[in-house]
Amino acid sequence: MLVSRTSQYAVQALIYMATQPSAAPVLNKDIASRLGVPAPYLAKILQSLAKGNLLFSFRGRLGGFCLREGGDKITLMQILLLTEGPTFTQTCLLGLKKCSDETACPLHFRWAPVKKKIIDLLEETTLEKLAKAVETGKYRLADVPGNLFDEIKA
Amino acid sequence: MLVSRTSQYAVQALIYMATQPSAAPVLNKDIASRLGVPAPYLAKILQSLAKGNLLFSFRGRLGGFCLREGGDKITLMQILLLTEGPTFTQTCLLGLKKCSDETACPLHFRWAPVKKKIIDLLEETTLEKLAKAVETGKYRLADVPGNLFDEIKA
DNA sequence: TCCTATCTAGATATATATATCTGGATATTC
DNA sequence: GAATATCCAGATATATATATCTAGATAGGA
Repeated sequence: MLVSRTSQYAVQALIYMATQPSAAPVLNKDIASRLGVPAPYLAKILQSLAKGNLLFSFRGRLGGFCLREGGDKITLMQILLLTEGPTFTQTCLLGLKKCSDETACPLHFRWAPVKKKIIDLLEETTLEKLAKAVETGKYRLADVPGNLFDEIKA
Repeated sequence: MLVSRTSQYAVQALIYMATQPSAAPVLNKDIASRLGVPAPYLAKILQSLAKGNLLFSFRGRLGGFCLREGGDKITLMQILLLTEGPTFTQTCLLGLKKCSDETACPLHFRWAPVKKKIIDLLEETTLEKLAKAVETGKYRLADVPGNLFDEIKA
């Protein structure tokens, strides 16, 4: 497992929001149903993303969640730093608490260039790019393609 | 988290075994104490590695664990396929159950080359290489450098 | 003002990974 | 054969991640 389920839900949700018109807030339950993900759990994740300033939340009728202004430019790295914790790029593959250039595990220097590729990818991949990819219709955001009821309504 | 703690313990233990003279079996409790890892848990892991034919086990007095013949050539990939499960290289970053070139998530093709780097590393990195690195004394296998008692005895 | 729909916060429940315990099987030594 | 040291297998315990529940706060509309 590369990242937690929480992170996966977070990224999926944010990509979905980036594909939606930014005027109206998006409802937690709509995101959850679109992604086929448990709504109460997703709500918790969206709350923490809001606390992390990746999105705005509005209560009451007509409430919901919006990407912050310029949210298109949010990178995967920014999301994962929130959901996986601020040290997730620094963890040692072997699990050592201390593993740096000075005091390294035997994998450290072999892993370093690969890790750099991962970090580069996470930093250069924005919600905008991913949302555009989804909008072409060639890529899937979720396993189940929404529930039938939603599809018929739309 | 890139791999589970179980996988980390497994790799650490196997590297350690590769640094030991292959004649005599290595004891679970010695590995555990050297790595600073819970012995009963490590025992379970070693058992599964033995079932996966990465090492031999011997019961009774003078028992213990040995790398199988040619065990030096075991790769990280072989280990992780056992400890993470046979599909761990195929899992989708976003968590989709189905994510292949035909039916892909929006990250699929961006992730593919990075994933290839990871797989290449895992497949080309053998216990032999890692053991040699450790034997130079420049690299650490564990956080705690064995317990003092062991060091004094040695 | 009242009703409804949303997010919010904290408590609770469930599943999974991690860790431990217990009794037994096996092999060596005496 | 008895004593000891190891691995083995299954049951149990604990910690963490995942998921749900409940009551409340907020905002809009009738």
